[in-house]
Amino acid sequence: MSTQKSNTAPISPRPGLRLHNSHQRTTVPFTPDDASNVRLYFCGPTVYDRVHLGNLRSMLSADVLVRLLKALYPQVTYVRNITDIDDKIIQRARENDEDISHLTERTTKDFHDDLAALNILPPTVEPRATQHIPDMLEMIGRLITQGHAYETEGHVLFDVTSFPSYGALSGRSLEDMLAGARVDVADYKRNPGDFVLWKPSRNDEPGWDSPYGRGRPGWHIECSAMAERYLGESFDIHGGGNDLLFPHHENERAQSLCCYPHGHFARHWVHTGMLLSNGEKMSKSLGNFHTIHEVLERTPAEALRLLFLGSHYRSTLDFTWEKLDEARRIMDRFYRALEKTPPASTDSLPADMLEALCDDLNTPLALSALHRYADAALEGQQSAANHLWAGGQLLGLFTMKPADWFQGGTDLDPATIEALIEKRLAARKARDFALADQIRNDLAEQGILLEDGPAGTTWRKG
RNA sequence: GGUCUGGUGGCAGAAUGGCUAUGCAUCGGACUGCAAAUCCGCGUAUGUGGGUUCGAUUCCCGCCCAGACCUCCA
Repeated sequence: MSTQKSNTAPISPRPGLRLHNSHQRTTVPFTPDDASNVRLYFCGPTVYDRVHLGNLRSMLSADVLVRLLKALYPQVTYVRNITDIDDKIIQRARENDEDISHLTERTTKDFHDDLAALNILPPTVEPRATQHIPDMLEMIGRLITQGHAYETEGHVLFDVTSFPSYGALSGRSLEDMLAGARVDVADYKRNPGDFVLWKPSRNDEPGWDSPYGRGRPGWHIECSAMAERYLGESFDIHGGGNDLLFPHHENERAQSLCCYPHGHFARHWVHTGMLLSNGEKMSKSLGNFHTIHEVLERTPAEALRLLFLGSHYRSTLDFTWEKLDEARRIMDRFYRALEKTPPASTDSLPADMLEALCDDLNTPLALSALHRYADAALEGQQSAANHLWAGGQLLGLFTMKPADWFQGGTDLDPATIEALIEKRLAARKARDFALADQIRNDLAEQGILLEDGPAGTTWRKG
């Protein structure tokens, strides 16, 4: 049995979580407003198309963070929105000749399926923008009343000069932005940096009645409104891909702090690094993206998960199929270790892994510990197998039984394979190695690998 | 052009003011009829030029290179 009896109790001493705060640009100790309920918000997808691997990476980074927080704190409230009103959605629906709600429902379902395949935990609340239009209008009204927003030509715009610390989050000054302005400045804006809170809708565009006419919200206001609705004026962590830092998060922060001056909005900002494909940012607009669906057709989901865990969440990661294959081989080894020494206790969370994750989610370092446990588990050490299992669970790995990992979902019927193994065994006994090897090669061509061990011949998917 | 991040062995990827993880691949060996799997063994790699220091990959400055943001983007 495990030697870690103490791990069945709350971990003590509990390591302190240190987390990089992109607002301060340093890694700092994380202290929640309310240690009995950690509250965080992550920006979810705009549902007009399948999410790609880059989108997935930030969702996965959030998942690791949430899993860790759940291990450290009694309660975690995790809000991740769905943006289901947006000009890209309108445009795509038009291109597809598809009803907007059909497009968003369909894409949202795909999104959920993809995340579930990756064993990404669902958020506590998953609000949709279209269900919070009144909340947004209320915020917009307050911003106008308080002099932070103005109405012009059917638009409501946020006045960035009304918020002295505008730019502080993303580390840029208004002057710099004005100096290097590459934005086409609409002539109804007072300042080039002013951004839309509400915009008018034509008759053929979706819209809601408002004091400013029939229209729809700008992009940023939804997150401010939904974060306030579910997490309050102040909460602990706000995150997303680092391409959201500006303008999206900067604008959210401006809106929220101006609307609720007594709150602090998000204390801690977490931004994930970009995923590259062929050395360039994977993005829908560049067209160099791979969908999750596409990847899962050729690799088990856990290999993809491991690939992402193998690099730090803040670093850029260049996706290649070779890395995916490598990740799959590593998973093979982990599952082989679990098969050799089945875990007997599931609560032996290894302290070194917890420590690594508490150091700004150092998943590569945590994985190196996992390798050590796998080595020892292959030697038959029970406590190592327990640690391997528990540590993998913390990272969202090992959702399968080893037998299913190695033998699940084959084209060939297992009984057929067993019969061929018997036939080959007979050939070997007769020292007819040519026939034995031919059987083995034929199976290999069908993706079935044979392994002769002391206890007999076993098979697995190749 | 402005802002920022980063450049570690063949590849991926941690860490650190002095002893440089881990994995994959390669190579050699054990095991095997041969393989596969497993095990053992093998690699001084920190872009570049200065500076600080007894000592720098780690701190500071310049340069080169790469990527991100400045426009929708996770």
